[in-house]
Amino acid sequence: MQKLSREFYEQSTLEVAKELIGKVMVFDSFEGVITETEAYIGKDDPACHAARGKTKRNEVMFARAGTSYVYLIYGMYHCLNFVTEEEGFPAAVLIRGVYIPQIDYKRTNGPGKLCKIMDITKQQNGVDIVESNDFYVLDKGIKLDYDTTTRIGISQGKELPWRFVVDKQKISKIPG
DNA sequence: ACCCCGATCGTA
DNA sequence: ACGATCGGGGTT
Repeated sequence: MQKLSREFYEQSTLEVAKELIGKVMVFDSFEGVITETEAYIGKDDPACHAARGKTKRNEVMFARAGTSYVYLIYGMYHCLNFVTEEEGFPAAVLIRGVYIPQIDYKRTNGPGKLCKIMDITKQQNGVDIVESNDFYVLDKGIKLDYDTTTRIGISQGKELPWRFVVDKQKISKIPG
């Protein structure tokens, strides 16, 4: 059982997004197995928040890999990302689902839902999850098969197969 | 100052 | 299929 290193997050965003599937996200007293991710990669990705440059909201996307990026969407929900690749290159992986054994999966199978359950808010924006002792990701050796699809809820960049999701059927068989 | 839109979710 | 709800980003 090992906390993911800086080098893990510095890999290509697609690699990080795929490898995060089955990793265990820890925040406060919660531990959730990551079941769904999406990659948002640089200024050439029209769906990336940083596609039109740095703003106050997205500035943490330009920070070093292993930094959390939390933003408010639709005025109601928070979404959690982990920044990837080299510092100054705006890219991140959106966490879209986690499996928490004690909690009905229906309550953690969406990016807004999992933040609500785990009480992740903009307070957690810009946290270094490599250095933090209460917000980090562990490798517990869980291997899960996943499907690759296009991303959800975006209006541009719809064709890119940058979403990775564990089959619904297999969720209940996750150890833990 | 104003306007438009959004990496969502629950209900219908 | 649709509305809730409000911060942020672009424009005047």
